[in-house]
Order: sequence, then C-alpha cells, then structure tokens
Amino acid sequence: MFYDVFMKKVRLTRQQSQAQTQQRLLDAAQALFVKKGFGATSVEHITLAAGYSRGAFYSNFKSKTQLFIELLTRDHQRILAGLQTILDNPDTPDHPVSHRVAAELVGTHDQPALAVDGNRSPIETQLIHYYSRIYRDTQFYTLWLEARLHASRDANFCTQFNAFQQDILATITQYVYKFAARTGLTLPLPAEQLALGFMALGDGMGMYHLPGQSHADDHHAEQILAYFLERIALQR
Amino acid sequence: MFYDVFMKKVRLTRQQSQAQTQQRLLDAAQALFVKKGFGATSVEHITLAAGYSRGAFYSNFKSKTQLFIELLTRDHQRILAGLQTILDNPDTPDHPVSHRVAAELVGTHDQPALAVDGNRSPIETQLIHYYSRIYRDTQFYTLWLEARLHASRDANFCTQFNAFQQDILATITQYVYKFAARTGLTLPLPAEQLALGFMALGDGMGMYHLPGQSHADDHHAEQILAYFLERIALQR
DNA sequence: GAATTCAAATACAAACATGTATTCGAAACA
DNA sequence: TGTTTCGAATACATGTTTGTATTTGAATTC
Repeated sequence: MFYDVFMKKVRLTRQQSQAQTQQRLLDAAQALFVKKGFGATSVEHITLAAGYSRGAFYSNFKSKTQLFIELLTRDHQRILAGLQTILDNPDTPDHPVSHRVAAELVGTHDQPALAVDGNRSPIETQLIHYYSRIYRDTQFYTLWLEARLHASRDANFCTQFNAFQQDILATITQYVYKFAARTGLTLPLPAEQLALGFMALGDGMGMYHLPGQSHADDHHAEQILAYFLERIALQR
Repeated sequence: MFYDVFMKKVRLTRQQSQAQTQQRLLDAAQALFVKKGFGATSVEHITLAAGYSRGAFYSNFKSKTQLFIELLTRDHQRILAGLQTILDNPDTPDHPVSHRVAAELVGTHDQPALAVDGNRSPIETQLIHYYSRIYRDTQFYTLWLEARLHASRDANFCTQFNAFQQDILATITQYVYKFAARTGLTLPLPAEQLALGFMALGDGMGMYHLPGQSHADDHHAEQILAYFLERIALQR
C-alpha cells in the first residue's frame, strides 16, 4: 500500500518493511518520551502513535527499556559524529546537525547561533556553538535527561548509558588535549577532569533551557558558557 | 491505635492525625518518585506504601501533581534555609542538613565533606561544601530533576518550579554580591549571570552523581567544582 | 504458482488505575 | 452521653496496560 513519487505502488522487501516499522516506532516513542516521560508512556501509546498494533512492538523490541536504548544509540551516534567532525576539522564553519526526527516532530530552530565575539580560537568558538546548539534542541536534551534518570533506576540500562557518557567525555577530553597542545598551556587539572567540568557546565546550562524554564535567554547562556570556558582555559 | 514511648494509648486530635497522614503520604510519594519516577508512580502505589487507602489520598490532595508541589515546597524550604544560614553567618563551620525523610529512607551519608584545601575564604569553602553535600544526597537531587522534567510538561507546575528556582538563584546571587563586596573585586559579568553559571556547574556535577553514574568520585567532583569556582572568581 | 516463512494483527485473560459516591467510626462539641 | 462532623475506608463503574497465544496475509522460496 505504499506509493512512490510517481504514484506507483512500491513493494517493500521484508527487511525494508521491518526497518521502516522499527524507525516509526522509535520516532513515535521519542516524541512521547519527551512529551509524557518514559514512565508515563505505555507501549500501547507508542504503537498507536506510530500507527501499528501492539503486536508490532513486541515482535521488534524486547521491552520499552530495550527500545529506549536503541533510541539513544541512534542519537548518540549523531552527537558523537558531530563532535568528532569539529575535532577533526576545526576550521569548518558550521555543521548542520540535522536529524530527520527532530525536523519532523518539532520545528528545530536551525538559525545560526548568535555570534560570540571574535577574539577566540576557532575550536573554542565552534565548541561553544555546538554545545549551545545541542542544548537549544530541547527535544534531545529532554530525552537524555530522561535517560539519565532511568539509568539511576535500572542497572542494565545504566551500563549502556555510562558507555554513551564515557564516549562523550573521551571526545571532550580530546578537545582539551588539542587545546593544550595548540596553545602550549599547561593544564591545571588532568584533562579528563577539566573535560568533566566543562560537560557539567554545559549540561547544567542545558537544563535551564528546557521548555518554560528559560532563566537565561540563548544569548546570555552562550555568553556565560563562553566566559567560564575562557576563564578556565587561561593559564594559571 | 497509637502508643507513646510508655505504651500508653495516644489519641491524636483530628488536625494532628490529618497532618500525620499528609506527611506519611508525602514521604511515601517521595520515595516512590525517586525509585520509580513521577510518571511511573500511581496514586495507588503511594497510598499503599504509606499504609492508607486511596480515599485518604483524595481527601488530602487534589492530584498527584498537587502532591508533588507540596513535596517540593517542603524540600525547597529546607534548602533555602540551609543556604540562607550560611549566607547570614558564614563562619559557622557546619550545618547539619538533616531531614527526617532522607534519614529514614536512605542511609544519608552525612560524613563531613572531604577537606578542600585551606587557602580559600570561609564563605567559598562553605558554599562548596554545602553544594557538594546537597548533590551527594542523590535522593533529593533525583527528586528535583524529576521535577524539572515534569515542569517542562505541565505549565502550572512549571510556574511553581520556576518560583523555586528563582529563589535559589536570588540567594546564590546574594553570595556573589557578598563575595564581590568582601574581596573588592569587580564582577566580570552581572552577578545574576555569574550565579547562574555557578548553579549550572553545580547542577551539572550533581547529575554525574546519580546512582550508578559516578564519573567522578566525591573528592574529584569537589576539586573540579572548587577549581572552577576559584578561576571564575579571580579578578580579570 | 504452490508452499513456506515471518512481520504484524487480533484475541484473550489478567491485573492495575482512575475518580466518585457512599459508608464508617473516631473526634469534637453540646 | 448523644449528636454532629469529617477524615479515611470501601464500593463501584469504567478504562487502561500488560504479555502471550494465535491467526493472517504479504514476501520469499522452490
């Protein structure tokens, strides 16, 4: 019952069809986890929102938690790829962190980030922009917060979550090393600890951007982030 | 059917009895919200855990959300009081942030915080200690994270939540002013923005201390927090 | 094109949740 | 002490969620 652009019926292979089902279930689940929360979202909710029956769910995922992990895996790859690209190629001006689901479900505000002042190295500027972009996308930030809480409740899930977190920490740590190498500055704390501090700062500022809770507008948030980063990064 | 320490029957007044019921419902709800999450906790859960029937719930609270607000109000007062005491009297060495529920439900680790090095002003040291104490108490931190997420979903709840958040921000801002006055340093950013940055940092580090997610042990976390605070607070 | 396979739908049997309407019994009060 | 009050229990009617067991029909295979 599917049609291509020329309105010819398109027959999907079993594999394609199942992949489609999985993606649609994941998309629906993502939207609902954000809107209602993981705990308040039932399997039934998800399948109905995706346009399937409950049977489809159970023949694709072991459980709601299992689906959540796959959802996060999908997004984790997107985030890591984005960070990695800037790390590898710090002079590229802007990386569209587009994501099909995000674009579909919320109107992702993809305006270029407000210009932070210019006397900062490209890698810093980009990192700040990237961070503030990530966290301005409350859809995904909410999802990861939800995940964090669920991790504190489910040991297996926690293992997975920590692996994701560790990947990000490792990448940010790389940034710190690269920064130190470029500037020749001595690090006042081990790189990993500095990285953790930066992440904490970013995650914290991210929380203040959840819908309805704007204690600082985007510009201020970015300014604060930038200032802190600058101060910490300076040589003692 | 209640007995005092000498095993005499104690008759409670209506008011006392109802207050007791409310507190027990609040305590039970708190434990469940932390353990299962707000969304996954049913009214029935709460009442059974508290040892009452569902009727007791509805004759004491309008809804689960309403109860949550009262729960947070209770804890908010505790936190504010703690912060305020340090602010008013910065030389008092230690403030027991004891809380009946916390003590009952989890074994709150109330060891004195690890000594941060000594060449720091008392108010800074205390703030760091207080912060790291708050956030080491994952019970309450979890509760507030849960609240934050719920606030992003429920507009009325959000209003309440923002008021709480604003109170804290105002208090931390007071700290910043006090610090500036004491040291005579010029603030590089408006006090409120600095305060927001500090809070973000603290909240971020707090997240990394949720059960199972220790990316840094207590000592490291405190060290990072202290270092960042120190760097930011220095005059440009 | 008939037989086979398997993703998804349907059927089913519990269990669990919701909110209100009513009853019960201990306190408040005369 | 008898009556009133009202906080909490119970009953009820209704809806939701669960996971599995079974069926169905389109894609695959021969």
